[in-house]
Amino acid sequence: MMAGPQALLWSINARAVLEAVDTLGPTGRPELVQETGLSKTTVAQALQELLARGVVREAGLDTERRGPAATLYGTDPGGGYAIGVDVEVERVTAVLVDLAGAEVARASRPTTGVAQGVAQVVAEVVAEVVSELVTEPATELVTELVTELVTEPATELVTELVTAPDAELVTAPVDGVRVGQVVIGVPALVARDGRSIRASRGLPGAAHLGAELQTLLPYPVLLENDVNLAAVAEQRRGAGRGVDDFVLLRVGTGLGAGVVIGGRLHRGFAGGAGEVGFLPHPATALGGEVLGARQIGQVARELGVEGSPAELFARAAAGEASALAVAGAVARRLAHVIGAIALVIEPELFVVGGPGTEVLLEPVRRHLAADAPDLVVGVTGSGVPGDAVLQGAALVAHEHVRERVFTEATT
Amino acid sequence: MMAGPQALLWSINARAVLEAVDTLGPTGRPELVQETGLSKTTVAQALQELLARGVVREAGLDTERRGPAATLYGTDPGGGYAIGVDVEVERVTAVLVDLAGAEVARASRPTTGVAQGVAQVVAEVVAEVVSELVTEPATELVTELVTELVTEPATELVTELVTAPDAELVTAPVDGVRVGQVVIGVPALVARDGRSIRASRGLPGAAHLGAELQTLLPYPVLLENDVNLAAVAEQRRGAGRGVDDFVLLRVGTGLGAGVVIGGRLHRGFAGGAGEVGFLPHPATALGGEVLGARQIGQVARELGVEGSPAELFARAAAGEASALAVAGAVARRLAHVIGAIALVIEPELFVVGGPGTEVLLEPVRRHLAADAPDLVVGVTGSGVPGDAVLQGAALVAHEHVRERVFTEATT
DNA sequence: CAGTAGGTCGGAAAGTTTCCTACTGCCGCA
DNA sequence: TGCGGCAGTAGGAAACTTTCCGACCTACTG
Repeated sequence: MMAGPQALLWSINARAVLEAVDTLGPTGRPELVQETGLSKTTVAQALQELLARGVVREAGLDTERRGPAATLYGTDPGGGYAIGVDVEVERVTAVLVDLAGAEVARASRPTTGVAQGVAQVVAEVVAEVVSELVTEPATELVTELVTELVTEPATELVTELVTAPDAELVTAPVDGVRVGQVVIGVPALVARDGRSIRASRGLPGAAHLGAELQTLLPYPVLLENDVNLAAVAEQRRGAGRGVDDFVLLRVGTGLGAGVVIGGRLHRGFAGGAGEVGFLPHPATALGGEVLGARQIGQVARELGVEGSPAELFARAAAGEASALAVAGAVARRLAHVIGAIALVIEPELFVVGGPGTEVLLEPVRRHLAADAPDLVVGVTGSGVPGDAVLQGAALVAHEHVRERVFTEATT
Repeated sequence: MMAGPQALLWSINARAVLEAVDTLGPTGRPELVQETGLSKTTVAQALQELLARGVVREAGLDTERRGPAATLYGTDPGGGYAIGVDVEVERVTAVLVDLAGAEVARASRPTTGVAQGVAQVVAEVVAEVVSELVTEPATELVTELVTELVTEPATELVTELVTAPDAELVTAPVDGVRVGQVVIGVPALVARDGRSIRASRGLPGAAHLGAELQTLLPYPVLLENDVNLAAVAEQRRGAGRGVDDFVLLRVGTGLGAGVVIGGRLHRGFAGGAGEVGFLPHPATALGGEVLGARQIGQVARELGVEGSPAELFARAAAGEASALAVAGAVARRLAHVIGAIALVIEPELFVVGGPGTEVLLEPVRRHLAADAPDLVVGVTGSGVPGDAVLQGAALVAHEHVRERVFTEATT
């Protein structure tokens, strides 16, 4: 059990104060007292220590209410950075977020198409966002800090950043810019260790991407299935907010599912949970895929139409009859998959994602109502604006960093 | 957050001591010191307080080692009782366990067959185990306590129990016998509130069983699906020990699955997770059942055999060719269901339960190896001796009681 | 005689309450 | 319209309380 020393109390209290500061944003002490339930003195002491350790900084004054101006405290966004990467078949995108979770830099590059090049491209994009943080947004940081009437730490920070040597960016951590975690979303089946790739839809020959990247990057690297990351994004910022159990179904190159159970992403024993594209279907032989780009294309050809899934969905949304028929057929299969998943885990909600898939929602609901009237699940479209995979990767990386920095600061 | 007062520390330490006492059984103080990592003084204080609150009692002396005899401390088994009930189609069984989790009393009755009678039968069986505790094992308690050289509390307890009025047993809690929770396993789909029944395989018209029982019993009542409870039993005492994610498949009246994810039972949004008997199968139309008693019977008839699933499995185990053929067909469908479940959540292990189902294991493994060679899951038989549902019910009830008593004692 | 269980005492650490000071906005009075 | 007091709030210091730990001491048994 090991629940011993009194120092534990300090950890608990400091953590409570830190969490409150982080979730509430710039906050005065009295509010923190109320939020944490701790006494004034304890909060003051904790803040003093956290201030000394550099996780918390003074963030302006509150002159709104009467009485003396209350100094506001906030977490130091520069306390640790996290990077999320989305590796798509034809493009690699990266974002760098600060400890507050705000996007600081973004970069994107086309893949060369060569399998061996993927790791290199990722490393380059990562280096790009880091350098962008080091050089460009320094001014932004200054203005931000100046508007908050705290000038000293700003200049300090800027000099620190500007003097950082650009050349060593890729091979060594830049002084003052601590990147604590890189999370990389890949269209592949990733083992639970976050390194090895078991099977891949769009990255042939990238089995050792994790190890390769770790040699190229001086930061801790974690691979993750792209759909899983999109599910995380939905959970935190999209349609899955506040929902304990939901399943994200992503229609695109293949059909993939991100399973969130009990508020946590469920990866499966070997990272293979959510491979629902291969669920049995009357129309397919055992082991065949129900719903991938190939299947959609085949259905389309049978109906005399051509195009990628996204194109077809867009044309269906525009009202084109034959494309609508394709969408209807896809929706039918999707409803079938949803029904099968519901029989196993009965989540509260299904989120349908992927380009142009809004057009599928209504037909899917109709099919479900007709085929499985007892089913009480909801079906919604994605609630994440922009690249859900990228955001999910950034969220996961950010959480890793946040957890590490916070526990470090309260131990 | 509310992590305020210093009293929290006492809670933590007391809880640590209590858990140690509970898991280690009768233990001396020095061992508790080592186990908890706390100081001698703190452990002594905590024990004193827990002793005063009645959760912990002195449980004999350790005269083995040299030096003065160490007084041993153990949790008081009479601190709270829990009852688990298994409602089968033709029989109702109940066990009463003490705070240590040991079985104290057991009773069983045939159901009258009338739907309205089920609640009544359950109430009677519950009353029976309670009265059995009150009257019979008092002597057992005495002997037990006497052997431990602690005479005072024993006599006290006995008089208390013996003077308890038998007549009020069903309508009011017996003085000195605190039954904290009754958990009832039913062959039905139970909503997550543990009260209402959504659909039932073997209990027609028992939709309000929960409410009925609550009026008949003076203890908190919780309903739960029988397969789910069996899964809990497997997790704690059976094949699922130490496995985070596994699925129990129970072949019998119908095919049901108990899904354990992250060490926790997953019920689904409306308690409908694990209804895998209706998963799509090439041989069945959408909505048909894959594998129930009826399906097994049908397969058997086609092969020219007759009998209940349990009988057929037993005959297959005995080597009867036609029964073996039936088992093979059932195993084939079971493997199909396992494959489908694995695609959704990919658990580490599948446990196959139900009377006589050991004969299915090998054929299921063969089918899986042939049809889905990439699948890395294990397939095992049940590891729970006796009635898994009953044990699961008792375990869940016991945990409720334990948690309540422990938190009460350390607050 | 040595090794161990149990108890007691003093010190240390942490948190809470209370009191005090300093500052600002608002209201009322001249 | 200008000015002074009142009220409300932030920040800090000191005293008190709770809790835990280490060390010393006693008692007991092989």
